[in-house]
Amino acid sequence: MKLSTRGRYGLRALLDLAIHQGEGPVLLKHIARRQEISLPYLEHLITPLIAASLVKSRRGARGGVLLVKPPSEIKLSEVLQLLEGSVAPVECVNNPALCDRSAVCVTRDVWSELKEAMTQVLDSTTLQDLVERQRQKGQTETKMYYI
Amino acid sequence: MKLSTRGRYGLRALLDLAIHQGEGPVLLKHIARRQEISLPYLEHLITPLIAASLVKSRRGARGGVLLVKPPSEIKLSEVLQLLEGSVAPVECVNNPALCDRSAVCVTRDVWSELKEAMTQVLDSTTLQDLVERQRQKGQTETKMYYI
DNA sequence: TACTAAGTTGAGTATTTTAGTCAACAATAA
DNA sequence: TTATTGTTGACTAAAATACTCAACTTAGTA
Repeated sequence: MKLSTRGRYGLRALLDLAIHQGEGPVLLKHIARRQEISLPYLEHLITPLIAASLVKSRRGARGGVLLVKPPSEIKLSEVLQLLEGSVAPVECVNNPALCDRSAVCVTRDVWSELKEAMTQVLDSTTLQDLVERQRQKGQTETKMYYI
Repeated sequence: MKLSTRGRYGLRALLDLAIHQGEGPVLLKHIARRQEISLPYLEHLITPLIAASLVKSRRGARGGVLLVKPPSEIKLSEVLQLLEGSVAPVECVNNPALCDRSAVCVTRDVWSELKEAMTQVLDSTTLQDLVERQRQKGQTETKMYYI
């Protein structure tokens, strides 16, 4: 039941972007450095977010990446779906046809409840919430990253 | 964020055991057949449950495995902990020292909330709950397995 | 028009995890 | 004492993960 680095790094990268985007396009290189993620790998992580129009990119000089929507309209459920796929602990929760037992399987019901519980958390938190929490929490630390 | 077969098969096996244990020790072979799990693999799955004294085993003729406690005293959180380890989506939730960022990392707070949400579901459901749901749900199907 | 600073894409790969199998062994009841 | 059952550990094939590398495209800038 562990998250892969895709979800972990990806959300950190997006939060970093949200924090810094007042200054215009943000360089992947800078996100990579601040978040300690290798640049080539970050490029791959950002791809599905661009494909889903959550982020847009500008190439060339003074380029970088930008959020398409304000952070307050970006739910974590959306982000995690793009980066990790469904949070369902087992695929049969999303697609009962995958297993003959689905109709009578009570363990499947448990996995379904787990998914619901997680979805509720992720649906009710936006990137903006994280930005605010970050500001409250790590004032000095965040300042340092700005320099 | 997927559960491995350890958690999925293991819980199914334990539920099967709970359903059938009125008849005395249950053969791993039978659980394996009913739940469509290979016997050698099931043997490995049952090991941590025996080590934790959730299940006891008897060798030799008329042997098999038995639950040590009544199903109503076995919380799913306990079972999953043994089979899969912590449900925390990231290890730093359990052990902040693993990452320098823990103190100021707000994504970590999110993972922590996810863990809480899951734990609440798993703490409030017992094996007995599953047995009852199974009885209600799949009367005919369960009967067939008895034959 | 170069030139350079970005992001894009796809191929390739080392490492780790998963999901098992196999075989020798140990205990116990008949 | 023998058949039955669980125990243990070594081993392995396959898949997923977490990257790296390199060639390419696009868009500003001199």
